[in-house]
Amino acid sequence: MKDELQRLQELGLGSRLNRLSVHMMKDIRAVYEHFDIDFDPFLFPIFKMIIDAEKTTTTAIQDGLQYTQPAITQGLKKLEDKGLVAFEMDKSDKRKKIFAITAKGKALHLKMKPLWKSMDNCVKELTHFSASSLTQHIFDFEQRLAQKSLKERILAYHQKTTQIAMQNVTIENFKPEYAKDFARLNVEWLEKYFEVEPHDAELLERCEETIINKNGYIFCAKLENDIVGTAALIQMPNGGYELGKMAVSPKNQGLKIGQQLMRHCLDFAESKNWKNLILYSNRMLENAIYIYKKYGFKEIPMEENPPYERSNIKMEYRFNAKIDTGL
Amino acid sequence: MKDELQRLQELGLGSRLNRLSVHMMKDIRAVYEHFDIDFDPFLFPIFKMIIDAEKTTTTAIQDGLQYTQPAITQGLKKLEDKGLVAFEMDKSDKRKKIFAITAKGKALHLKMKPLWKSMDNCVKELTHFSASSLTQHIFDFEQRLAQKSLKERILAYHQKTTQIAMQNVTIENFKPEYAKDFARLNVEWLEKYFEVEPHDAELLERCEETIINKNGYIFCAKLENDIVGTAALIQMPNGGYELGKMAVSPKNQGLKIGQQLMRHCLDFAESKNWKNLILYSNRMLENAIYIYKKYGFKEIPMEENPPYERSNIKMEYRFNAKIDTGL
DNA sequence: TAAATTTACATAAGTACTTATATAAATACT
DNA sequence: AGTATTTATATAAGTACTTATGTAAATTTA
Repeated sequence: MKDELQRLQELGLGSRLNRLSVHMMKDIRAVYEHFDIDFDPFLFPIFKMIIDAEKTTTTAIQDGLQYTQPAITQGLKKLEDKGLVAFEMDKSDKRKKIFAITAKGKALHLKMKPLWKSMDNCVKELTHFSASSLTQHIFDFEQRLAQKSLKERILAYHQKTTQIAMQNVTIENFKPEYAKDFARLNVEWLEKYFEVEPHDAELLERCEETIINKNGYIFCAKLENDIVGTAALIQMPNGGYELGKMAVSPKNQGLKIGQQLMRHCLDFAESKNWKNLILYSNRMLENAIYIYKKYGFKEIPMEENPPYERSNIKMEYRFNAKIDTGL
Repeated sequence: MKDELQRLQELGLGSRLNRLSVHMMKDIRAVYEHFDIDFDPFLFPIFKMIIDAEKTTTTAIQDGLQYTQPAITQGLKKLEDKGLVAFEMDKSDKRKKIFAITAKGKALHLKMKPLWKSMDNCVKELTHFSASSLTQHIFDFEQRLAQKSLKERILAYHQKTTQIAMQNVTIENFKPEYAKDFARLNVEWLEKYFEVEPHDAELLERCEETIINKNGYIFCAKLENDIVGTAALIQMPNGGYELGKMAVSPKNQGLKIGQQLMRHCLDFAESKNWKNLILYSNRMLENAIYIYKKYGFKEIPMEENPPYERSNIKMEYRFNAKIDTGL
């Protein structure tokens, strides 16, 4: 059946723009769902504006987006309910609400950022061609989307780009010049979830002394000359090894760097014929624990005095009872 | 304040298309209101499809427009409530509703058709330029609409085109070769509002005999070699004159042809030093009566036996008490 | 030929906006 | 300084769609 809105040409343009908009939004929502990201694409413009402005008000967003004020107020309410943004009243003008992103919002932003980049580039690829009229442009765009859905295109594009980045990640053995990066990434990670004391950085920078020289190993994930992830195998008093100091730069999330480091450590430990590996973590870090379990770590009872205050879960990987899901 | 949706480029495209769509719809609604046309632009695609298909079903419209079935069902209900379309159940498939345009719908269509033409051409003028990406096209379109609103542009465009057409309308005195057109237009008009008998056409074609030869006058509005309107001044038994046989081709509505004929007849009567003009009409024809009043006709009591069965109002224009609104 | 599926349309409820209106604080006016 | 206006935000209700679901007729399948 031929498309009547296309046949109506310029007269149906209003309806057609709306239809295309709804179509795109639906596919973008499906992309978020595919990546288990709980984010409403309709809230994107408001969310992005708050991120970019750092601090802003309802009216400023309204001015920027050219929607009505109730639309912005309602959108902000939804973002607030989701815990992604928060506000405080302006000190000098008590009518104004100053909105800013929350920690949860920042985390979600970091997760979505590479996906947004892919979406933007994918849609650019789809819409950057020359045409002699707006309807012609829309027609061609619609045709392309009919051939292969926007969702499929974005997923394919994103997978391709992240795979290229993933392939450029290499795991390197420790070198003295990596000490600063090792400290930086671990402090960054600690700061995100726990209280960190100023001397922690200094202590981590002396890792050669505290880890390597005590029969330990440090591995670093390198992406285009940048150190973007770390992991360490640290000898415990009983002679066994603990997997720890796992940290990945938030800017390079989504590239499975943590999993590459994990795989490398397991392979290394196996090559040494160690019979097991221990790790300490915190139940709050659900995602991390999910990954540990996926790689075959099993929870075991915690000792009376754990080596880290912040840890409340102990896990073990047994090489004789190895479970490799292949993931 | 700069437009943030524009700054977001391809990522904000979904939201932006929607915003543009809403903007256009609002202006188009305002254009209809300006012309006192009671029509919802959201219903345009459905209405147009029924007109073009003549007879069609919910599902066929849904297929053509690519909206959901409830959207079409709801739209059809609105058109039905407005009396613009009607349906009957399919004889062979009792689930199907066959929709078609009503007389009221046809009349509205005739009224809107030239406006649609103007809208289409105006939007074409606005959107037919070359651009290297969809966002670029939308950006330029938005810029143009910001400079001068779509409503203003459509109104200006429509006025310009109708004025050009109006200026090409000339009022001519009767010639024998106009007799057929005179009959055609009057029969067409009669058919639209009243029951017409087959011999009426023949009687009207003999207008030279029935009107001209009895001291009457016939004027014809000519547009590009087509006769598109008629009016006659017919001598009554008492020697006075009646203004009648006013008919304008439905295809050329909106060009104020009727008003040009009216003006011509009034000027002609005045030049003859007649003291008044009479006309008979029907209260049902509200628009016509509004025009008569605007030109200065006043209702007077109806005689016992009016010359036309269908007339239920008699009006008089008095030249000594002339009221000319200049319209 | 009866049962299962599909088709055509109806209806209810949700959503992402809109318009209209309200309220309190800030600012402008006299 | 007191009053009127403007600004910043909130809230209610409407709209043009959506999704989800229901019903009856037609068609396919067993």
